[in-house]
Amino acid sequence: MPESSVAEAAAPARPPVRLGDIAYEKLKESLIRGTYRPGHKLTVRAAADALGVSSTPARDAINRLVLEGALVYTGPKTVIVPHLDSQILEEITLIRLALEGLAAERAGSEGTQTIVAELEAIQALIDAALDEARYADALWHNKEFHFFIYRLAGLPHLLGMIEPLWLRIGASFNDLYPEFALAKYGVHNHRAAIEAIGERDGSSLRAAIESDIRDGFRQLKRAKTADHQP
Amino acid sequence: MPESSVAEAAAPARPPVRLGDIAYEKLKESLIRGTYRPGHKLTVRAAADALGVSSTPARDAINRLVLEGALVYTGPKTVIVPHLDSQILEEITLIRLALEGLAAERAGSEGTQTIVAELEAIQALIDAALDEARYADALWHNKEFHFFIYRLAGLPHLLGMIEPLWLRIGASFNDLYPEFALAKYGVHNHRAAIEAIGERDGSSLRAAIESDIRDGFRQLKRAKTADHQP
DNA sequence: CTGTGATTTTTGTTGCAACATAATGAAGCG
DNA sequence: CGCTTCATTATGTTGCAACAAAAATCACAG
Repeated sequence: MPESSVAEAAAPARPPVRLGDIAYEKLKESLIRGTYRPGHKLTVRAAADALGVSSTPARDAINRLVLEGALVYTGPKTVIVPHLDSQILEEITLIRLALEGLAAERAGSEGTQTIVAELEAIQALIDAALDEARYADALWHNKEFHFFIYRLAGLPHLLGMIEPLWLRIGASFNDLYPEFALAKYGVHNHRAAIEAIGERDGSSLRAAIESDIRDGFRQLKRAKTADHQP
Repeated sequence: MPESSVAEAAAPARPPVRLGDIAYEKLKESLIRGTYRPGHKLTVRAAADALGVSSTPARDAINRLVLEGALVYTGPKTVIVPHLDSQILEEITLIRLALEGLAAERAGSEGTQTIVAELEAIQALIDAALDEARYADALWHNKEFHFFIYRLAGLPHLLGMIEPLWLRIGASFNDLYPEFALAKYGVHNHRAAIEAIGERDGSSLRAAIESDIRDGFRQLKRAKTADHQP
């Protein structure tokens, strides 16, 4: 996945590979994949053991995740995977609309033929994953689809602010109903997005992305309210 | 200041007071106050000595600041106070317009008489500080003015995303020309903002805030280009 | 069976030493 | 005189043990 160019644009000098970074990435992955259910308690020592590192990098990783909101304190010595609070979900969605809308609008004017082709390739992966009921993969490619567009905006700091938002909803997202989260609403908006990019129409692209975000929000909210104690 | 309700809505449980937090706050303060000029190199051990703590909390604080973009890596073992890169400034401004615009719009409908009075009190502090050439204070109260409004939106996570943006530009901001940064443009936009809040007009409030941000951006950019080697 | 208090266990934080590695400066070469 | 190479210094990261504090557990009274 050649996303290094963007990363370099964001940070001209690359930080060294720290063990704590690896721990962070692994934990993040686990969170996105839904390995830990909401409410699960995280401990430094357990994470350290699980990741095969000492407590220092594990602590770094957990603290970073807490800072990003992917984990929350419930007590001075307790961090858990947060529950999907509907109020927070609404706020995140609001922020996503503002930030990802901005990124989409900016990305709109960067459309080329190759970019359209790449997006269609990703969309094909989503469709295939959906057809074959590999919902986790579909979710993953969905994320790729969005971030591929956002990267076009050429605003690396903006990108760096959007990513934690996905992590935040992703943790609870994957836990609840991954099997139908993406199936119904994604396709149409993505088609519209690809079309808008082909026409280099930033406004339409923004509209498509915002529509996608809103539809996802409704889906999530419905799943959430339907889930009052599993 | 009864803002605890908002803080609790954001984080129901308070993390314990860690030494690293204190170190972070102190460093942040130094950064905002312009104690370290852009380009200054930060080291863990030096910070630890300066703050009277061991290396672990100092490292935590520096890493956190790096994560927020208030410090940057220039090499695997070198973190410095970032220079005010005009490209980054533009991107930050773009993000600020989106995020602070959203907060302002939301805050608009929350206007009351007491709120107008409070804002006018803060504005009076700004004016007084300006008159008496206490520019650092003026800058500080300016920040209070903005965040008082943003808090009204009742979106604590949004607030948490806006703050690091101020820290980021603040570091270089205070370093360059603090003496005339605020004097010329702030008053008019703030007046408009207060008026909009009084009328509970979210759109106008957003416009006033956006105008303020844009004016500040121009001011900053001019100072930056005028400053090619001090 | 429930609520309460003490006891035990668990846990985060901190300080510190060891290690690997990058920055720095000096010397040598073109 | 400028550039490269190498040795020295300085620095970030890591692992770990000690400590204080919170959470979990359990016993016991009502």
